[in-house]
Amino acid sequence: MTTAHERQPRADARRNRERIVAAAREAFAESGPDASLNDIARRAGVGPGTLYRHFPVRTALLTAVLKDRIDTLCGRADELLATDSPDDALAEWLHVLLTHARANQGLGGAAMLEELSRPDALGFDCHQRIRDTAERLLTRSQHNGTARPDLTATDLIQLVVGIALSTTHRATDPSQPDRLLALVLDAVMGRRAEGAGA
Amino acid sequence: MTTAHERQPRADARRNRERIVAAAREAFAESGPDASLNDIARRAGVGPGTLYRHFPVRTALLTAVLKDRIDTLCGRADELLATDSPDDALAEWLHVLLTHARANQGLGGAAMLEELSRPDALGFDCHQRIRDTAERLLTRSQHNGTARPDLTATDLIQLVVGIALSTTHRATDPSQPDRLLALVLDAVMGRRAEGAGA
DNA sequence: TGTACATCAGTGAACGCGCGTTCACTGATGTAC
DNA sequence: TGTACATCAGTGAACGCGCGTTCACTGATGTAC
Repeated sequence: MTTAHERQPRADARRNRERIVAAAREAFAESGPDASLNDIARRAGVGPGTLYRHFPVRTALLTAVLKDRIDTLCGRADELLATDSPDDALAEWLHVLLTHARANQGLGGAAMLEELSRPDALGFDCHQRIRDTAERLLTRSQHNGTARPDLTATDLIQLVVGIALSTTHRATDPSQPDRLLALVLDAVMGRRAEGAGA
Repeated sequence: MTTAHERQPRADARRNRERIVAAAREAFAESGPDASLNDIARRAGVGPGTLYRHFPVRTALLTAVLKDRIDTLCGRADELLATDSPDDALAEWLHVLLTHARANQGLGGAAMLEELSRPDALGFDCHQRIRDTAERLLTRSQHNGTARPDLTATDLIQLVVGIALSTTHRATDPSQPDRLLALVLDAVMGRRAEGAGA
């Protein structure tokens, strides 16, 4: 009962789309959001034209890659919101956020977030979604009396993204990201409680 | 009394070198450390060959640009080390560091720091110089009993660079960088004293 | 189930672009007299 | 001070490269019968 007789998408089209997204995920993780599109097509084993048929602009591809990550992030947030320790939930989620942001070079290097949030790219504004999710967790911890009340979700995210960006390159100390996050958590939570998180 | 009869550098050579560095400073600030070298030569009003004569590798140019900034930073640190409030000195210097890092896209995007610190580029390792400077200020504040003793200079710098990186793009909220830094300062200082800094 | 066909996805050579980099040549200038 | 010259800096066209992007063509496949 669709509006017209709409063909099913072709099997090879679906397959290629998935392969392109998978290749893009790899490439973005390796080279950041400026990764070569020709290279992505090559990795996916398709011609550049095929990539363009599926994703006419770079942003579309970035969005497709991020969609999964963001779904995961928000799903985890829902789980955590169901637990009964608002502070641990927030701390845990920020940890997950950091890991994801690092894997994707600062969640796309912020440049991407910028692009995406400007023209409200493809129906879902991922910046907004993350912000909303963070806000729900943060508010709960603030009502709990632990998280400092003058903190905004935007600032919190920006701090975590910053840690991700500054620790993405160079394999120096693998424990550094977590240590930095713990420090930030101290600033966020340390006002009233002593121990910060897990 | 030089080892051999060494010619003075030619006047136009000195002039061009300065113009190239000035153009590079602009370009790096605008486009980050990947700015086009041809474009820098164009801005400086010289041929690309001239740029290459002065700076055979990109790193050399980055180093030349950073040298000034770092000299300024370290000079400021010396002044601040002479004051009698270790905590204010540290806070103030981190503020200056943040400003500089932001002006230069996260002090060269960390990628540069990486490159520079690996082969100990051109006789002075700028990563190390900044680290040492930060350490002197941090140690003083720790001895003063204010800064948390478990904090390293490396982590502190990384946090500030992170803030710089995540707030370099997008002109959103101009007060955000300072607000984020204040938060970090709270984590750094807030253990014993209440007010953080200036 | 089998077949014909229209539709739409895939292809990949090709284009223009700007980049980094080179090099044979020109020209400016520091130095010796 | 003035001049000749050797030295070295400047020049910019040119090269090869990989990029993003296009498009005329080929080919796969979903659908109707």
